[in-house]
Amino acid sequence: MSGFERYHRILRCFLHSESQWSVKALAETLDLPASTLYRGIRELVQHRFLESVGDSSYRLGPAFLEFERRLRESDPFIQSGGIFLPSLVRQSPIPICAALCRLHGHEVMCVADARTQGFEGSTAYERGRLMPILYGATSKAVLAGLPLRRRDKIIADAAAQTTVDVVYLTAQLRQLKKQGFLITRGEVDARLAGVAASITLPNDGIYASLTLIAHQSDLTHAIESRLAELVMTHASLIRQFMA
Amino acid sequence: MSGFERYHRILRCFLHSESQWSVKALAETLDLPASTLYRGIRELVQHRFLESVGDSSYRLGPAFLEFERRLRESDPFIQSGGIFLPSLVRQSPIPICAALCRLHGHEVMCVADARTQGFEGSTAYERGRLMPILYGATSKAVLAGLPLRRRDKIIADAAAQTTVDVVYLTAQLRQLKKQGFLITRGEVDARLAGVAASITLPNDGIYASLTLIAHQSDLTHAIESRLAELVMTHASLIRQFMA
DNA sequence: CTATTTTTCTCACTAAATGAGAACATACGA
DNA sequence: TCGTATGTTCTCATTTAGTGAGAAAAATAG
Repeated sequence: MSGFERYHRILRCFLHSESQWSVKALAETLDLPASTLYRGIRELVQHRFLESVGDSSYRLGPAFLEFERRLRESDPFIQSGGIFLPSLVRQSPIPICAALCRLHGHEVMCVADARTQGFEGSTAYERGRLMPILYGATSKAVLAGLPLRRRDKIIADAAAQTTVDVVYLTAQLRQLKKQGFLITRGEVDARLAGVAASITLPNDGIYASLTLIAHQSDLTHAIESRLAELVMTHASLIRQFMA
Repeated sequence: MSGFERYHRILRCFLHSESQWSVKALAETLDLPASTLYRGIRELVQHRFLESVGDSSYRLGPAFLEFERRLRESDPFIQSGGIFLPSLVRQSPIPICAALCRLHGHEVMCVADARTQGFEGSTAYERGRLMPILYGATSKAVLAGLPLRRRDKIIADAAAQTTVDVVYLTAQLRQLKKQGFLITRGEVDARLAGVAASITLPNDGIYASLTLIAHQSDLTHAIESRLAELVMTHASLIRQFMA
């Protein structure tokens, strides 16, 4: 084990499954001796990436709040979420959640979100959440905005791991570019539908999308049109804000 | 240089002053050769703690969003902020900001916040923000809930670095314990005032406070009383929720 | 296509991480 | 109060990794 990976292996444990770990449990999971682990954990605690929770176990520490805040306040794209999403969801005729998602490497992550008071949805579209790369309007709108070479590489890599109808996907992307938005139903959460538009800013290296998520049961043709209109106008506002 | 500090030195640069750094600037600031830095940065980029921004500079990466989200969803104390703060600010007669802050080591950090639409305040009371330990209602309410020994140690350590009237501070803490809340005016931001109550959960090792921040110009005696009432009832609600 | 900048690589050298076990610290119950 | 169990740090011989100057390669600009 070497370099940052040494620390990241420990931190990763806290992302998945349990949010609190005893040293003993970590030692079994990572197959490392306690003495080595205690050293790594102590360093992470000193730098606030972990914190001790009393009953001889550990959890993620306040450093993540501090760094995340810095990211939030310094990243203009995340800021645009804070500026435009609240007023966007207020204009919706039905309860919705709005999510701004961005490509990082080969993964799409939600970087800002807002929801109407009535929208008691899942936390699937919440800042910090990773999206499935080939499913849902969100990721498809990101893919649609990508340079062809990069898009194909991502699709090929991802398709190797899951079973996806690439022909259908390509058709959806074509449709998205043509009409400016895409509606998908039940692809991520069976009860929900997404209406998404691309936000591509090649100069900043940002490939992203804006998605409105609503309960399928709330949707009518008229409402779908309204949401499509909202998502396109606001995607445009965000593009202008970033330029 | 050794261990995690090697990486933390790099990351710290992004917290203060600039949010984007070129390798050249980092090399000068940290007094390290470029080859060493490139290695460290590459590791941090691979693990998404940094990301490249095209014009040969770097910024904080999406890993912080991911870890912060995990913290937010798994920490019951932060959750209690999400549950109680929105309804709390809605009950205020004037525009306010509500902040839930917690002691981590020798520092007080805001871990959750909410504000009324009309409150166009600073971001001084925002999740992830560190508070001055000896100024303001927020930190004083945290100190007031601390076991005496720990309180005295923190005050002594912090007072050595700034000039503080410890006698006055002690009097304020006494008053806070007696009446259940404390009002300070202009201690953190000259235009603002804070009304705070302690939230102490020794079983969880949580020493914290709830603060309402308002513009001093909006305050009357009647409103102060109302805010004091709100802050005490909600601090109590959060205590119960955590138990 | 060339010049310049950014990034990675190489390698001799230095320094740090590892892990087993002992030692220390702490909490708990008798 | 005293053991006892558990959690945490320490020690040290050994293995492994980090360092930095400069060369080389890649990417970018002119």
